[in-house]
Amino acid sequence: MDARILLVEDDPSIREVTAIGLGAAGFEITTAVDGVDALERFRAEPYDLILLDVMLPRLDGYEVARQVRRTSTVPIVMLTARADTMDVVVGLEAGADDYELRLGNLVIDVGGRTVTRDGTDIPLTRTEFDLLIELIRHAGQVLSRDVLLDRVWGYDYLGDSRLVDVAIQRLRSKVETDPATPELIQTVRGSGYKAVR
Amino acid sequence: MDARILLVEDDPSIREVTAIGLGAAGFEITTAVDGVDALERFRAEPYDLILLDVMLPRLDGYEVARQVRRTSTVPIVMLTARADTMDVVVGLEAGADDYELRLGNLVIDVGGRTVTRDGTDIPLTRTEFDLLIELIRHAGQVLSRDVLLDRVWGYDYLGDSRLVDVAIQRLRSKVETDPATPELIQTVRGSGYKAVR
DNA sequence: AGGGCCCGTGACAGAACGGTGACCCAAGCA
DNA sequence: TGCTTGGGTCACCGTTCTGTCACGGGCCCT
Repeated sequence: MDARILLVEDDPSIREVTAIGLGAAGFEITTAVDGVDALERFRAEPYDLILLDVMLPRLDGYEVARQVRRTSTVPIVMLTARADTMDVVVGLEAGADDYELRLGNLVIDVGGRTVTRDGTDIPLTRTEFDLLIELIRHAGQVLSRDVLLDRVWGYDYLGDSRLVDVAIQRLRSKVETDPATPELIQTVRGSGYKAVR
Repeated sequence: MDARILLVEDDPSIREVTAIGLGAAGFEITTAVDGVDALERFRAEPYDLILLDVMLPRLDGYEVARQVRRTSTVPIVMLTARADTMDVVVGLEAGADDYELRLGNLVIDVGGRTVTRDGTDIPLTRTEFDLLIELIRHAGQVLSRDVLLDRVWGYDYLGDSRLVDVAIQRLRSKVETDPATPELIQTVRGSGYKAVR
């Protein structure tokens, strides 16, 4: 289980010493010399940990971290050189809910509970949002009304399962470009609903 | 030559992700969930490095660092919030807590526990300040009333979660330019509150 | 082609939710 | 001791949400 580490450090001597040290300790090290280089390497293949200098040419460490966070929750450790030691390090949050889903031209920020299309916000109520998330999490799969009632409204919910239809309709009216011909959330007659994959 | 690391973080998702990442990177990780827990573990056995969240229940990161410093020169590293909200973060050498957060036109000096707008001081009470920090640490993310009660009031707090609403209102009345139309701290109906990103 | 079932949709009323002012107790302080 | 401040609780109210119903159109099967 070799951990793959991306080391981003512009100072050649620090970079080499650290790389050699970590390499000898059994890690698989890739090095990048500046922020742009780091992003390119990160996009090219996955890493288990990023060691990131704050002061970097072209793109500083904070900006690199910000861009990495758009698509990944990989642990990032920020390194800041100090006069005497290297003991200043800043860990960055890798919040579990800090990610975005996609459905067609919609972007869903799960943690922030927002939905946007082309950058403009589409306000949804809590039920609508939860329903949308449930559909997207199982995109391509048909979810029956009973299953949706279970998962969105709670397992103990007793009521008219037509409620789901109404909720779907309300969701579509906000989310579909043309609610009359839904493209994102499809009805599967006799079975339920599904989000397109 | 495994480095022993004490990771102190109350947020379970951050704690686990970081622990797994660093564990995979070959470090020996011990975790603590709050300040008191951290001091107990530190007194029990030695560590080579302490990763310390600033905002902690029971005893905040600064106080933990201060107490550790009485008996040890172990490197202490402060963990902060998200990459995308972080302005300046400074590691703690010997109690030099001087970093600032930002929210709209507010500047928050975490160490000094002051909030200023355009250079003028906005006095906040302790609860208001802690609440503000917690929201800013997760800017853009919706925090439920329960989570806020956990993190701001302490996880053992049992009480009316409407308390959060009142605290938010009091905070807004001091911090928002127009409290009637909040721009910095938004209500997400049915879910909770969030600070704008 | 006809009938039955399924689903979309508009309307409505009750429920849920959150903002807010008020009250009061406890802690801190002079 | 008496005053001040912070903060937890409560009640009220306007707004928003949402569960239900009824109607009608369309799809499928025979």
